[in-house]
Amino acid sequence: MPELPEVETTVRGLRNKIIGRKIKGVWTDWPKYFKNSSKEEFKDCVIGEKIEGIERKGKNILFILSKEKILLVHMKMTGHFLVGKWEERKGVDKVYNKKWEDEKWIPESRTGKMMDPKNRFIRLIFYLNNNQMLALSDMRRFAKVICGAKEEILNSRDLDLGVDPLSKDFSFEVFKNILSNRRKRIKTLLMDQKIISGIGNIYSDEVLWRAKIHPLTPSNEIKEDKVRVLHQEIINILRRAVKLGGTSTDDFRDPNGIKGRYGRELDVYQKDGEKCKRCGGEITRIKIGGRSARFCPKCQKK
DNA sequence: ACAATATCCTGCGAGC
DNA sequence: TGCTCGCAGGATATTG
Repeated sequence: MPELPEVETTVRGLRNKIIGRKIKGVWTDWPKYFKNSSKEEFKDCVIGEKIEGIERKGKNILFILSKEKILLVHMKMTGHFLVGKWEERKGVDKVYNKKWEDEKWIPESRTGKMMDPKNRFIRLIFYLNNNQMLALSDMRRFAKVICGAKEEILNSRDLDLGVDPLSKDFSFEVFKNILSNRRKRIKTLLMDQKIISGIGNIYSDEVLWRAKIHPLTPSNEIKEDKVRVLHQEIINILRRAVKLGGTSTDDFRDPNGIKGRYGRELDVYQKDGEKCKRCGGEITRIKIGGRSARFCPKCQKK
């Protein structure tokens, strides 16, 4: 489930590999990715353009293209990018070895021959010059892929996002104001991209556990000392997770196909039934707005 | 202003 | 063995 650390890991990995490359072709078996355009319109937008930069905005990836265009990708839940040269990556290579113009050709990786089964679900491929390819593996087909003029994309609702928790703007004062001006449940607030951008289910559970805050607490009822701890833990945990290449409890892989290593440092996420490392209480799962929240009822009181 | 629910999808594991 | 069912959750739309 790509959240800020996973998206940041992806962006950093991609920067090293495909900046300066030119998009020569596109293959997909799921044109629904291109929300507001047809496959042909999408191809017209990206083919021939050079990738001049790669940036992260919240959980979105922005490929800055030549001719003042931007390719925006949101990996949603199961998406991850893989980059390879055909010599290095079986399965994907075969596609390149075949004729990539052939839309009907099915990547061999989808037959499960690749080493890592989680890299199996390749639905979209960008063919670059230099014999490289950028592939999107996305089991559940939730990803969003949009190409458009720079101004149009930057001003679109997709990028109407709150403060980035790893930016300088995320000061204690700013955070305190965000919490005190609403009475939304803290767990929901942390995951609201229009308020703070980048935190999802995994890291919201983790930061609340560290700060000993019950996930259902209205944000304006949290005492200042806990707000301070929460603010610091958001920064600490996200930085640490970025450093370790994110969390791969399931699908996520970096552009080399490598798993993130933050999973071994998780304290509550997916630990239902286990003992709390801090107080020995039982980690419990509740539903908040249809989403699972894990916490320790003994040391995370309202 | 806030909360809940359905929707989009598919693999996986549990239970029968 | 093979079926059904619930679960996973990022974001948005809709309804309360």
